[in-house]
Amino acid sequence: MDGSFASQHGRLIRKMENIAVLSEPEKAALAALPMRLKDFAEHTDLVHEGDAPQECCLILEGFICRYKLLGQGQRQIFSFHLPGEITDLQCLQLSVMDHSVGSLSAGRCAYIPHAALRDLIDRFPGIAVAFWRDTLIDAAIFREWLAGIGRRTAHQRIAHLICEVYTRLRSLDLIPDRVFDLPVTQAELGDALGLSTVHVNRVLQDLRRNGLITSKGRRLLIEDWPRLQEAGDFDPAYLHLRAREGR
Amino acid sequence: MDGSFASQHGRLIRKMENIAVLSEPEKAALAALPMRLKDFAEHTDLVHEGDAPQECCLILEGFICRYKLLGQGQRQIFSFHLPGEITDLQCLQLSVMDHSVGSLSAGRCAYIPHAALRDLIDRFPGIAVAFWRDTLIDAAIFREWLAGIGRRTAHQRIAHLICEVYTRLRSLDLIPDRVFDLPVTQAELGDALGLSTVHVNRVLQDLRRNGLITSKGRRLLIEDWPRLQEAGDFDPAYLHLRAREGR
DNA sequence: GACCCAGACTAACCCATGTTAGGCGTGAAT
DNA sequence: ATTCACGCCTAACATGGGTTAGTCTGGGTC
Repeated sequence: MDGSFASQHGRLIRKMENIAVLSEPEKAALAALPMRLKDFAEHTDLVHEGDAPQECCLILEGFICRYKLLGQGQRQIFSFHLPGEITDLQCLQLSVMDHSVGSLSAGRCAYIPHAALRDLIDRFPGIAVAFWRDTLIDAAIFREWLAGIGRRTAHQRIAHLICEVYTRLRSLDLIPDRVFDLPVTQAELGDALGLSTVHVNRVLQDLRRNGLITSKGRRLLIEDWPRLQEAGDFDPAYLHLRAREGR
Repeated sequence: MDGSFASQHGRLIRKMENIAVLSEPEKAALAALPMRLKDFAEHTDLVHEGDAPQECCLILEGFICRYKLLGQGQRQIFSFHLPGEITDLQCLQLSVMDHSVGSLSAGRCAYIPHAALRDLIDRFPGIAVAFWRDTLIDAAIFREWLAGIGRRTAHQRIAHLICEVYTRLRSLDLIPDRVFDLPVTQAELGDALGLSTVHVNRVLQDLRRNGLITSKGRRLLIEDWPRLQEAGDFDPAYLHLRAREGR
């Protein structure tokens, strides 16, 4: 991994390069963004439903989710977010948050003032397009989850989610081959997949029993990637990753 | 209803005014967009998964959905679209469609060349922002559906969907108070809500029995809007409609 | 080293929803 | 008129996954 990508701006640039081709001035402008760093503990809200934040939240370390609490106290998790991603770009254009952003693990984020981002997209239309693209990919992921929760079995959903997180982590150069940490409890997996904790547990054990994955604690090892993809009906097209040379 | 809004460009402008405040030059530019009109029959695909279209599709009349077919032949419908809406703005930035767009009823649409739209958003940043906003609202609706399919009961889901479509039709001035046509079979409702046709039928009958709605054919009459909202756990905040004066 | 707690895991039971299979009514096509 | 197709509706039965109510384990803390 290139050392420069370990910096806070580097992570962002690495992520943006998955989405669009960046010119040198564009990279320089991204690298010059003002950032207010903040560490967060696990299970903390970074943005609340109903807020109208004046900053966007870039993740540097840790595992984040977007979620909403429903009328009867149930929770639905909409997406997981990884280092390098901005969780709430949307509030540049939709001022009031219709959902919350919370941490699953401890970590660190950088708050970037809306004013700085607006200035950036005014000066660099290419970056505006990349941001728009990023929110469109978010939407594509929502659609895929919708298809999963609506029409896939619990086994397919869980296998699919593992495939997705693994693929995205790989695309950000954050993990080595086949092994990664999924700092998420089984209850949280259930909230993401529309399942009960008990059933998540049952299914995970099935996947292990069938030799698709192994796990110790939160460390997950993919034993059989082709069969896991097949079990999850996983096709990464919806992630719209730019094909990268030399992989 | 203002007569000019019945024209193809009028419908689009009416929709855009739900999303953003438009200046007169912006309205004029929208009104000057080139459009290729096309009538479509019911249950026809307007855009196919895997295509890389060179035009966007504006609906003028009829009821449209976005959907995807999954591995085992099941279908998931992601959203319904109403006259005035552009179904595939996203393909301006994500060239390959990761899902299909199909008609539920017969109707008419207008194809607008990407080149014309790109030129428009280059010249009018306000329109670019409005388009971005529109796709963000799409995403908000996906999230709400995700919450519904993941965590709400069949009764809540169906009531919620009726509330949503009704609210959106009203916001576009397309229907009078309390009555509207929902040109969707029960099987299609099931595909949208992650339910079987049989169960959709059961639940609809419950809603009628409990006096929340009545229906003759596809015409739906809302008998008790407050109770229907409550039954569907419906809060329209996620639609991000601009509050409009004089309603 | 005793205590606590969160989270993984288990077991028994149950229900919301799915599946299968068919009937009925209406409108379009022949 | 007859047929066909499609969509609404019903009934009987099956099951995936939910609910409840735990036990067990390992890591942190006093």
